[in-house]
Amino acid sequence: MRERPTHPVKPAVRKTTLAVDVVVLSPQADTLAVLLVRAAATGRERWSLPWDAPMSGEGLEDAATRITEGALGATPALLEQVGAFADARRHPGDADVSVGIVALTPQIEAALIGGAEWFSLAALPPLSPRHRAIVDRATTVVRQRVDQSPLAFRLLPPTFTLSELQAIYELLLDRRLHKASFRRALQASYLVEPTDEWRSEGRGRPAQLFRYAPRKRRGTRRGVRFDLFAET
Amino acid sequence: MRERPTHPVKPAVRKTTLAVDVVVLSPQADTLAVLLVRAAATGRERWSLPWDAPMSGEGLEDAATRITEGALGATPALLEQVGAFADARRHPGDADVSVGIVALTPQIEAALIGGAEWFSLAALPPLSPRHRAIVDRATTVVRQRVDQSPLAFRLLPPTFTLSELQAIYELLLDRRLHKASFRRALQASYLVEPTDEWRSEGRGRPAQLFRYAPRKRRGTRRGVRFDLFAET
DNA sequence: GACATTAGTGACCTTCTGTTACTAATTCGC
DNA sequence: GCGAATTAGTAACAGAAGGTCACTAATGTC
Repeated sequence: MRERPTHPVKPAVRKTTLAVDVVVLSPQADTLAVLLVRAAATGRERWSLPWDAPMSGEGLEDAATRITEGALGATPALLEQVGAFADARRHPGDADVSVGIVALTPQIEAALIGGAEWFSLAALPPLSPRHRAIVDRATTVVRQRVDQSPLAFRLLPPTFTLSELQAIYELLLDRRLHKASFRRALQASYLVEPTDEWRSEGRGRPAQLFRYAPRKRRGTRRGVRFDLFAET
Repeated sequence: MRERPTHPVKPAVRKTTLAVDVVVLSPQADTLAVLLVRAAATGRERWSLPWDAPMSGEGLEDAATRITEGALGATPALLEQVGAFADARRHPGDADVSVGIVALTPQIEAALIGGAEWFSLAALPPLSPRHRAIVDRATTVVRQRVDQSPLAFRLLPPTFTLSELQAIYELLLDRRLHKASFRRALQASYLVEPTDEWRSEGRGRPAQLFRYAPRKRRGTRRGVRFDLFAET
């Protein structure tokens, strides 16, 4: 049993303002970077996540695609919801509810639109409190799902070297991996297939190019993991 | 590059109706069960998830707690967002946007409120299309996070036997586990500690009771997993 | 007291994983 | 041209983790 809730019982809210806030992530210069746009002059901060209200009849993911295209100049390779935020933290458009969506894209040469710029995750400018929370949540979600979903491949072009793939995993997991172990596990996963192309990257031996091509796997369901269990 | 979006460019929606829809899960009679309430007479279906609009100033999780209490008669042990739904699928209250939240609770003897009833996940009555999607997503999310988060312990009372714990994992993962492997992995995880109580369950040897008591673990960060990678 | 039933553990063997150390193919400096 | 530096890729060993079987332990049922 429990005390009555502490908030006063007011009538349920009938109408709210809704925003879709997008965390566009891409590897840039050996770090993970977020795409930010110049914030409206009325806000306190000079930068914000790209965001907008959905159009009438537009789904959340459709809105996120549109918003991303409006800043990145290209379509993101993968979208994933990271959560809804309806607490008191300030939003640049004062939306009551934000749906946070993370968008992944490889490094592309398309020109950014409307003064958007990449910022390293490690060196973000001040953001509105809600945007800051969405970015934090997005990176957490991406790191949690990196081995259940082919997120890493969405940050790379269609063909890539295994060293590039390993570097992406190291960015996402934020720790170094051993080359031999990484490749052996990748081999066992049947997720990539080699192409017959090789790429010479300046010095050193040329690397073979691979593509993401997941194949059926022998159903090797493993036991329970009891992983970190970090409390949220 | 890409074609213009197919939806007509209408002004962004300024006001929407928001619902919090709760999937209350609990083990009941050897299956996972969902708590449903009798739907308003105006809807097509006879049952629905418990839901409501948030009160003014009320956070999403607070609303979910209140909604759960209004049907379960007790406070849920754990809440987790499973996603926002804003597509055209019909909601019983015609909300534009639903935030789906899963609530976990152990089997309790408190009386359900207002004609709420448990339904096995395997035998749900017809639900509105959006509620059906939220239930499916909730079970997917719970199964995905079961080894990164102490979900299983929230479906059990404070003390429990290892056989009960294993049964919960088998419900959540939907497959049998080997007793010796399960216990060895649990031992290595330092997640439970024995109490000095034993419980005799009718026939068979009495089982020792344990409690959830996660301890610091030697930082055994493991390599990349490349798990199932089931495409959404 | 024999038997069924559930709890709990020891031991074996296979698979997985971390690590070291090697070979291979290229560029750079001279 | 040629050795050093650099990056790619692999073999092989050792130890850890995980699947399985077989056993012991403690209770209720007949």
